[in-house]
Amino acid sequence: MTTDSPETTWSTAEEEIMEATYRALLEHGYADLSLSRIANELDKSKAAIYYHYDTKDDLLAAFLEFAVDRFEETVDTETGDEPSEDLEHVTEKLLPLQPDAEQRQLQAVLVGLRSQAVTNEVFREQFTQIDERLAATIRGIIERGIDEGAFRDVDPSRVAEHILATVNGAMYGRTTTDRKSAAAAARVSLASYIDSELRRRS
Amino acid sequence: MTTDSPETTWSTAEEEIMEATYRALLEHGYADLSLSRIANELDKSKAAIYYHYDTKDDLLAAFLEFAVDRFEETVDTETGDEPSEDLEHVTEKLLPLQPDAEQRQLQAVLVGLRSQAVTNEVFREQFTQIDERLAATIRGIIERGIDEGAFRDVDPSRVAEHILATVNGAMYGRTTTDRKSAAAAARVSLASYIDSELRRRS
DNA sequence: TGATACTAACCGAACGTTCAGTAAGCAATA
DNA sequence: TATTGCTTACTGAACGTTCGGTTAGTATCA
Repeated sequence: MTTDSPETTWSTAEEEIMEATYRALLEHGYADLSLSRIANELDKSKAAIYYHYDTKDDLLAAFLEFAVDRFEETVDTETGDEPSEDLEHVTEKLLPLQPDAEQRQLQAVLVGLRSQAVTNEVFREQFTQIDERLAATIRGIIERGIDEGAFRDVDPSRVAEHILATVNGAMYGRTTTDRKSAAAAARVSLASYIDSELRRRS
Repeated sequence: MTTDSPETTWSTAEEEIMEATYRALLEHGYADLSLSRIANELDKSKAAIYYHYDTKDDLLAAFLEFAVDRFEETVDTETGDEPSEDLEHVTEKLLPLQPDAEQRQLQAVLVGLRSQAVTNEVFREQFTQIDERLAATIRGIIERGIDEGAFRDVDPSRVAEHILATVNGAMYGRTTTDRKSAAAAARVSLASYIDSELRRRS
């Protein structure tokens, strides 16, 4: 179920800049992200960054790709036997019941970037594609489930959007509030919905 | 089902500043929000703002309250007869099938503010409270539905978190992507879930 | 006349960006 | 094998602009 995307390659220098940007974003957030702060994290001069990128906007565009790649790596999912298991697998990837520090950090960075999509077209296009790909993956699993007779004859597109919205919303809540158990509760309820509403009654 | 919150009052001058901040945020986004830009929208000098607010942070804290008040006004919901109708009513308020310009703008501003909750504690507390109140409202409707025998005996808290996450996620997607019909699809699927999974089978 | 609600002018710091210069390394030539 | 020429990857200083914030002064009105 892997939807392939171009995958840019990075020189070591560029990768170090991306990594430094990542750390600066984590510490200060997008609104307070400056080249000085990135340079600090990088342990090189501001001008060193300009040797590799023409403008701050260029750097940010590159970083957006970097972060999106990193996100889609973690989601990339093998296909199993049971469609309902595939669905659980993909929701666990997107919204782990117990996310580790790395997953939480990546989500925090992505939420910061994504909010820029409200005013910035380049960002909005990227996140449109991300959601499009995720929805397609989920839709594919549901379609397979219906074909195989494991799922009832629901509208795959609608249910896929429902699942994606729930997963996105729970993740959003998890990174922007202190409501610790809310995301997990949403996921559990979603799982029981999938099980009882989608799975064909025996 | 109105959960009351303090409701600050604003002088006309303060309200004009809040309104100007609102417009500046809409145009430039949180990351590029400056006092000069607010003053521009206000048609007064920067120092005029400092007459009413000590620091930019003070102004932002006040604006956060202003925006949250405005949001909760639009959500405030009368209670009807049927719990399932109440649930539809509250989801329509939170995620209108055809949002008007004002609703879209307010959501855009809130998404911008909310992303700051990742790094800023004051913001995170506010959005924690918002979600807490919304979850409580939804949970209350479900509990009433179970009591009255209209709903099956589900875990009200879990289902409430599910609904809230879906609604939040769909709204988030709506304001940060170009996937025009996705939010509506999620809401329709959610409604059919509520109808068939929650409502007691006849 | 004193409080209220401002404006104009300004401050130092930080911003994104540019520039001149340079150390290290490599490839070709003498 | 030493010299020359050129590239890569930087540094540090400086540019003009904008930032959040201040200060001194002023018009309005009770």
